[in-house]
Amino acid sequence: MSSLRDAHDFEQPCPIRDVLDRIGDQWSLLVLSTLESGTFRFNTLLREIGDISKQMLSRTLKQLEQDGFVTRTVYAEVPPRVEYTLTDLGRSFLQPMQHLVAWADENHRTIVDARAHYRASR
Amino acid sequence: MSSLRDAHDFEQPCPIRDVLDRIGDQWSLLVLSTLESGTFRFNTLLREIGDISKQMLSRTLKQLEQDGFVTRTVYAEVPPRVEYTLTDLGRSFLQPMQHLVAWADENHRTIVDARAHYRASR
DNA sequence: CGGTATCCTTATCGATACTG
DNA sequence: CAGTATCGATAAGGATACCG
Repeated sequence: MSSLRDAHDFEQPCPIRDVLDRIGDQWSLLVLSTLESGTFRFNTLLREIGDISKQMLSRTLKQLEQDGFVTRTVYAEVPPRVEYTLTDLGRSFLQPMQHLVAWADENHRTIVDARAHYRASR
Repeated sequence: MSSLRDAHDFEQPCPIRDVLDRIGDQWSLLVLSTLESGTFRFNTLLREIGDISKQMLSRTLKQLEQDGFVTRTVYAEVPPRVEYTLTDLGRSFLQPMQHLVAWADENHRTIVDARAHYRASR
């Protein structure tokens, strides 16, 4: 296993950078966590998330599909039905993310306080 | 502890979003992991990381300082000496990140393969 | 229904010159 | 030495009209 520091390698594709690109964007993580509770159609997902535009949902799902986090299934019906669900990879990815969420919950106050203190000391 | 999904709350500052903003950018995580091995001066950090501009290093360090991940110490000397080091918060943050790095290492091949497969199926 | 294309705005990144 | 200011390039995000 490489450390965070070792991951800084310019000569070849970097695992942690690929992962960060996927969670660093605005919507990927939210889409993944929404899909955690089951299979969704496009417009259902749109309503479920609420404040995402169909443009961004479309882009995000396509990326997640490309990287193997999400499966897209098209049913040959009229009107068309398309369903999205997590792959094993997508599901397994949410495990390490739980650690991060837990950390964020535990330490958010410290961060907020640090910001307030910083501003106060200007 | 809130789930990823619960963290999607538009009405108030979101812990996980604050954290993602910090790791989603280009340099924060790399700076933090570099500082893991000790205390560094500005220009040393610049050389150590190698491909970061002083502009970006400056901005990144300031953000990390604001959020309480990093301590900035100025020594009243000529020429000036400024040292950066991790706070307890900064150090503790790297713990959950190790899970993510481990996951990235284990699953990077699957992601790369998924991308290749996706492109092949166009 | 499930998208894509278009266009626009904003945020991020980066090089470089300059400063205390 | 340790930055900040300025400027330009590029990418990300978003509203909306259109399409199969």
